[in-house]
Amino acid sequence: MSLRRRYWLMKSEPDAFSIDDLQRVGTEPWNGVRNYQARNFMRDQMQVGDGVLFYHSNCVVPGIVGTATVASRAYPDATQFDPKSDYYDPKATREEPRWFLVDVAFERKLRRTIALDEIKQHADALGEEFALIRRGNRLSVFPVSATQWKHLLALE
DNA sequence: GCCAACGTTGGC
DNA sequence: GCCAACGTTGGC
Repeated sequence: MSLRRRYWLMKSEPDAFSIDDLQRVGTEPWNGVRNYQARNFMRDQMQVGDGVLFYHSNCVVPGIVGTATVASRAYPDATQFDPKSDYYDPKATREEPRWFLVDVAFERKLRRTIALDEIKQHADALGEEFALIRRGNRLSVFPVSATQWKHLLALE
């Protein structure tokens, strides 16, 4: 049984769900992801205990604001079945769910935000292919290497 | 609020 | 299976 920890970055708009919200609730089902690539990472690759960089997007200072851990294996995102939800998907059925999520558990808030601005200045060390700083990237869930993880948190 | 980038949808 | 139209993301 391999328990080697993997690392991820997960984006959230703080107006919708912030690191403070996660701290308050402790654990949260990461619902609303409606992108196949992001879904596949959660469904096929995430393991309990994996590390998560919590990123605030679409806000005044976008950047990494905390860390979390993956707290469950993937299971169907209940909001896809709920006609009243913004995330309702009429093509999904309980027999054949289309969207999956994992639970995410609060670990800690960073002492300060590691801003996107600053992260960009470390493109050389992080690798130009790092999804966060690749131009036009919109993925909200993607893998981070152990080296990138260390490098990013060392900026704190 | 603008708009570039890009994923998805659906007509053909 | 192409691709134009459309919707969304997210930095600025």
